[in-house]
Amino acid sequence: MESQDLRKAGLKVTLPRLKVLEILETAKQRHMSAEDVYKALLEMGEEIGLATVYRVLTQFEGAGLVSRLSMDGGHAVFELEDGSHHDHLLCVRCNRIEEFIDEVIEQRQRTIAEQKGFEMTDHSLYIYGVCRHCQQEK
Amino acid sequence: MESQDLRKAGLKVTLPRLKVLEILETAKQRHMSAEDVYKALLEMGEEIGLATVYRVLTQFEGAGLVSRLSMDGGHAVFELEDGSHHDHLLCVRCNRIEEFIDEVIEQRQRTIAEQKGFEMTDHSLYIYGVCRHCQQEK
DNA sequence: ATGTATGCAAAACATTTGCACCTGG
DNA sequence: CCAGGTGCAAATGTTTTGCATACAT
Repeated sequence: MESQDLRKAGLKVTLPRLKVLEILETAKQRHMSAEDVYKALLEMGEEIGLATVYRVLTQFEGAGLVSRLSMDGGHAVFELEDGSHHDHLLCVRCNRIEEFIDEVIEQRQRTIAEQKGFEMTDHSLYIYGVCRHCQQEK
Repeated sequence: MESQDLRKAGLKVTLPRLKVLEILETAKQRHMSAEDVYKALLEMGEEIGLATVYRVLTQFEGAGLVSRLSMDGGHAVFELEDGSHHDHLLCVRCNRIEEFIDEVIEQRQRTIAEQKGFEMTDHSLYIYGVCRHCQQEK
């Protein structure tokens, strides 16, 4: 019963919000742009405006229900927040996104921030490359 | 004689390109957006269009003369390429940008890419935080 | 001369916002 | 009922592009 999640986040349980959540939970791809979510809603027969999708995703981010990844090229994709911090590997050919966790890197980052006198609030790490699958097709 | 750099890069030596290069080399701030460069040119009395600044910076990036950092919010800043790979620390208060090099992280990234079957082509790491300077002012 | 570069204005893009209307609690 | 949510269209901010003109070699 996901309405609970919304209520807990201080958000009214509205149809657009429930539907966006549903898309994120059931989509084949874990990482979706606002546009992706919007298209999925249309395919599902829901009449929800793109502006609303943006607003809802931004609210979800604020509520900690999803996290936003800023891809370069200035567009963002969202993923359901599952509590575990992780970083991303991106295939430059097929745009596949994989996730990884590495405690050594996490620790080094904290050390570096400290050395530089920074109070670390966040960090983002993307590794770009050609994934296994794409390496095979020439 | 920076005209050499341009020629080597296969770019004609034109006034806009020389001036942009000059700005990048003499500016107080190492990291500049296209808009920053454009404003600096105006202050210098040069009549160069913003579109040209974008084109020139993109060509410089292709030629390996500068590198582009994608800040979130979908805008980019450029820095002169000095050959040394480094990552960045960003102050979320004053937008100051500091650089660091960490061989441990570099190595871990290679290992992770390999484990995941990726042929790594690049990576980007940003640590966000509050810099020493900003921590003092409450 | 001639293939590139440039300037300008318009287009493109992802995202945000103003506002009148609708809706959940 | 009423604060908050939504849809639409228009605005935004950054970057790109089309095209006629100007320039480097």
